[in-house]
Amino acid sequence: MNSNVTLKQIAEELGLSTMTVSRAINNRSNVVESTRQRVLEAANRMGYTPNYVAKSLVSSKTFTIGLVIPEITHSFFPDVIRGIEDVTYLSDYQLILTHASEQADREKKAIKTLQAKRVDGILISLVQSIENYNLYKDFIKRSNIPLVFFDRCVEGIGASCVSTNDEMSAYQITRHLIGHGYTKIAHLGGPKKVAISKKRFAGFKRALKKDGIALNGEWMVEAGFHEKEGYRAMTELLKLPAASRPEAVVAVNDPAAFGAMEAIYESGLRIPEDMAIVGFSDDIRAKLMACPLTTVRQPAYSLGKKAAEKLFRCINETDEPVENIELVSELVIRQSCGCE
Amino acid sequence: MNSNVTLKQIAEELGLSTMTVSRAINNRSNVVESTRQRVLEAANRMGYTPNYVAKSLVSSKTFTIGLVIPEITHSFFPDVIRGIEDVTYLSDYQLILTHASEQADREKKAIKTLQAKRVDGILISLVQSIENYNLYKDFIKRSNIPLVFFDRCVEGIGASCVSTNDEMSAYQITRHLIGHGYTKIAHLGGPKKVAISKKRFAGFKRALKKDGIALNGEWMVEAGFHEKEGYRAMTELLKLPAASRPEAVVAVNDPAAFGAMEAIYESGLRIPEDMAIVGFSDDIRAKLMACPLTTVRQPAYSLGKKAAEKLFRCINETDEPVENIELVSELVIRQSCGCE
DNA sequence: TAAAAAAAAGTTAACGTTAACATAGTATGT
DNA sequence: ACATACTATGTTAACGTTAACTTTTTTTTA
Repeated sequence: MNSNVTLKQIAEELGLSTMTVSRAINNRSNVVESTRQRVLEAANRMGYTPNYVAKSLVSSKTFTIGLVIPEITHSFFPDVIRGIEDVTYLSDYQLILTHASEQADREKKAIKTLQAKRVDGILISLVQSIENYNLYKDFIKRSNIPLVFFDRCVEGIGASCVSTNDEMSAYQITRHLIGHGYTKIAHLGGPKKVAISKKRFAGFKRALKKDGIALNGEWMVEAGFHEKEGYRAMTELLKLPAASRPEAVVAVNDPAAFGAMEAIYESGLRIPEDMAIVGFSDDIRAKLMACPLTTVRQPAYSLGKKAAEKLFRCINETDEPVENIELVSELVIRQSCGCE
Repeated sequence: MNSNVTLKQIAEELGLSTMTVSRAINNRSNVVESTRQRVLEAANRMGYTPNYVAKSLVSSKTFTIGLVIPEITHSFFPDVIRGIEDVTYLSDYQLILTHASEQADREKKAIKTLQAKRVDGILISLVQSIENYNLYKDFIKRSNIPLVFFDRCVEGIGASCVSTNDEMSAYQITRHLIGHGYTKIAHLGGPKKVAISKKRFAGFKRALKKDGIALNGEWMVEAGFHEKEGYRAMTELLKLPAASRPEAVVAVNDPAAFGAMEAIYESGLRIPEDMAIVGFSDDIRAKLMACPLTTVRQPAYSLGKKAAEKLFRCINETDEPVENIELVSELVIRQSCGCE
């Protein structure tokens, strides 16, 4: 017997009604034990597999969560996914994974499809190049599918957000640098439009402000999230006459810091003696650098877990409130900041 | 208007039959343009989203592929997933991601669920601890859901496999080592039961055999896939009296090699002068080691792509043959083998 | 031992969509 | 002008399952 055996076929085989077979298989009451056994035996013999598609149609529940990831090779996200999966697994939910490849149109299409597939909820981390949030506002208002943002969020449009406290973490790591006595500190930022870039820059500024250190516009550069952009930006900074060069650098993330480090070495300077540097995200490579990179470790796994848990609460409780949940990142002190 | 608008509701709103509305929305023929416009306008106004669950029930097609991954934080798999996604995206298929966490029972449950969700096909890479393949044999024989193995495969049970030519790659990298003049070569293997371990070990053995180099049982150790297992195994090897120690090591993968390297350094030996070593998989850290690791780069992205393409052929063609597709890995020569 | 209650089974309709067939209306050709 | 052939629309049933109700059978109780 092959796969698409139905309840009806089992019922015919046994001379029962479909309903009795359904009850037997789903362990409902009002089925006498002998009948249940006959049904289970037949189901097994005939190779019955329940059809969740039909079940979903009846129950308007798919036990499926839509997951929208901007870039899966990003090393941060696989950890997040593991956190999400560990939660969904326990509740017997499945995950539909969509990968936006940092393209807004792919993200948009993903949402449309997930909606059509009638997922019970959506977990999404936005691509970088979002120009406006109308799509999301609309979705949150018009659809009745709960949605939770994680990591790359939009706050204030009616959906909960689970993110790391980037502003605070950037503040802390910058304060750590200042604690070493540096006052001439540059900032290699990410794309201006991206929320993460903004928050980290804000934390950086607040840290300087606390000691009344003035911002030097020349040292506040928009680099990007990748090695080569960090490299390019740092190379530019190093062209400044020695007297007006910074003595420490805060990079928007680790890859940017790696690029910058390469540029620093190439110009013949030492880290941290001539130029201290800190990153953000604790890339797996950070501790392997010639001078191990001081950085911020983001709790990827817990972030996924919290986001999934919040989503389940939104699915199961009728009046679950909108929340912005911030997780604490951990400072990972190594040597590039000047420690030891 | 909220989300669960149906064709019927649109039909009532416009005084049409459900069927005409269906035809209009799906761009079928036999709908006069004026009607189509009225329908589209109403659908848009009322916020209609097609219900793929219902569509699937009618068509017995879900446009969904089940993906079973043993360990998503493994860095190799996210690249594979990207390859898969790039293919499925083009055909408007969605991916249901299940994460087995290297647990056989989770994998088993995943397959059951994917079958119940009536996915159109399954892509699977096995967990390490599979004791017997009856589950898969049974599935392949009894279900009519096409299945393609990738990376961690079972050949010869009726499903196609897409993998890298591990035996050949292990042969080549070992030959490279022999080319440096080494003859006393140890092997740090993975778990004996895992196909990958077997193949890499086979390639290793074949490489030695070619030059008539005898295998030394003491040097053939079962380490494992992780740093600490490589560390432990290497530590054992280094306890041998200097005269009967190997002078080069082939590790089953990069993490095992990293662990071994740590053990080598701790014992005061130099790499590659006192002990050469090669790995497998080109981990992101391989090039950052104090002595950069010579290794094999696996074409993860193409592997995902090929696997997905093969699966689609199985789905769409009636008599697509069972194939074992082997991709070519690339030797990445750095310094740990003794080069330069 | 008959009535009442409980258990076991069956029947019908519904979930949202589409295939297949049926019908009404419109155009085409002679 | 009248059959012929399309075109536009409608009707019915089906996909596999379950909720809600109904009927039959068994058990309990007075």
